[in-house]
Amino acid sequence: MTTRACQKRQTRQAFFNAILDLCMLGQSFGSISLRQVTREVGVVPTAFYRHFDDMETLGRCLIEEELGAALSTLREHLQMGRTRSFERQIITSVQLYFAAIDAHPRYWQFLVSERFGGSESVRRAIEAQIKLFAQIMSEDLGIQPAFQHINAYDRRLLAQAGLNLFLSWTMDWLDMTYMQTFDADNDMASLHAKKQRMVTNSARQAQMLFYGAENWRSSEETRLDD
Amino acid sequence: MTTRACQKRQTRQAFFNAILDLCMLGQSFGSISLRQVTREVGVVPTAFYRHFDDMETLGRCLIEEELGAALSTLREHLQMGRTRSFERQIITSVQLYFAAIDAHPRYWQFLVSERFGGSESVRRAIEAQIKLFAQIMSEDLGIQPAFQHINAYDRRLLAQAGLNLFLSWTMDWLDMTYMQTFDADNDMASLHAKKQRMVTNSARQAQMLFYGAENWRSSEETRLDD
DNA sequence: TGTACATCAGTGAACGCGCGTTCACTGATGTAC
DNA sequence: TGTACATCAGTGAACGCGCGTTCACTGATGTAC
Repeated sequence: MTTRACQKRQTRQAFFNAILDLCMLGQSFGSISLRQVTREVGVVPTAFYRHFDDMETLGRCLIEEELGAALSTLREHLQMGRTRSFERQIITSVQLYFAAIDAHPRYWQFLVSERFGGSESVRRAIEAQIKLFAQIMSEDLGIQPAFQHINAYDRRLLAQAGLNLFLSWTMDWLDMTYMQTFDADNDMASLHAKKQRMVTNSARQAQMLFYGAENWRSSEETRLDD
Repeated sequence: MTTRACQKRQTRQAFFNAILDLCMLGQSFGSISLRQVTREVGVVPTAFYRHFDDMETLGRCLIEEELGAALSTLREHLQMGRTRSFERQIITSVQLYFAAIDAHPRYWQFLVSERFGGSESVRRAIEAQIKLFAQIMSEDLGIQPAFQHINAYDRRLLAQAGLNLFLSWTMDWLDMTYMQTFDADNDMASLHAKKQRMVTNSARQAQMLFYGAENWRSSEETRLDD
């Protein structure tokens, strides 16, 4: 690749980083201005148009290029049904999930806070990533002996429910780590204890769901009232 | 109450309505300007300050006054553990939940999309409402015979997991109803069929969780790896 | 009930500022010969 | 390898516009006597 193309790519990356940093500081994507993001990158506002048509496009590319990569890494790490015993597997997966958040906190912050946020095209791009992730997750569940008896359709539902449960923990976890309330009683040790408690609670919630799935019969009727 | 105080209250309500309407049209709260909301209400920008200090305050009041009322209505309707058999109860609750969304779609759209959104004080106000709701829900679960064997702590975890599961369906449900893709194949009948399918799927996810809880032993250990 | 004064929700002009977008440009990098 | 031209990421001035907030105001409603 030529020097120029390489530098252009770097600037493009810098735009993604700028958005993630600004969102990490508490702004929603929809309230970030074009000028603000170029200021963060360190280029003149007009330079923006060398890379993206508008902010909407920047958001979509950020998700497809950056977040997609982050999620596929997590997918490889999780491998829900591959190793260990069943109950150990649940706890390990929950721990791996929180470790993934700590590894790339900005991605998860962006994913969760923009999932139902203002920009429709960003929302759709995120939903596509989540759907893909749920698909892979449900295939992994199929390998786990505890879920052999569940049909593909219900396994898909289980994966979706599980993923939504995982995602619902994310913001609390991030707040815990990055809310800088520097009280005397909010030191490193107590933060670690709080995190441990949250991992335990989350794992118990996951266990309730997946133990329920273990006892689930796909023949189970779900007839609606009238 | 005096005529004046009554009219002031009406204008205040109009501000809440304006925000909800604008958010329903796909804007995030953080990207709505003060002038935009006064334009929607039909008053001059400066009139805003007769009611709120700033947008942040407006957002917080909207949640505490409006959303709080909506949630307490739903709480009364749900009464998770009060009537019917166990499995019927789950399906009925899911149906009641979606009915509650259809009754006040704007509230739920705002709640879900701002839950992890940009404004921290709005986020905190929403989280307080959700926490309160989970608390009441866990008390209701305690009444249901199927959950008598679960201790209060785990019941709380179950209520939180259930509520998060419910909330994760909300945006899909709203999109289904209000995304105006006027295709030929997207008519009333097919919309109704899609909704029925979603209710069934959601109920099955809820069943997996709550059946799991039924088999849950609170003595269950959740020991973390190292 | 009638009058005189106080309150205060909403008005309208004005301000300085950051916004998105346009345009012609610069000068380093890339390419053809 | 050296030269002459093309490309194009980033520049900088300029534009019209909507923004939040200030201020002195108006006139209907409320209150005291």
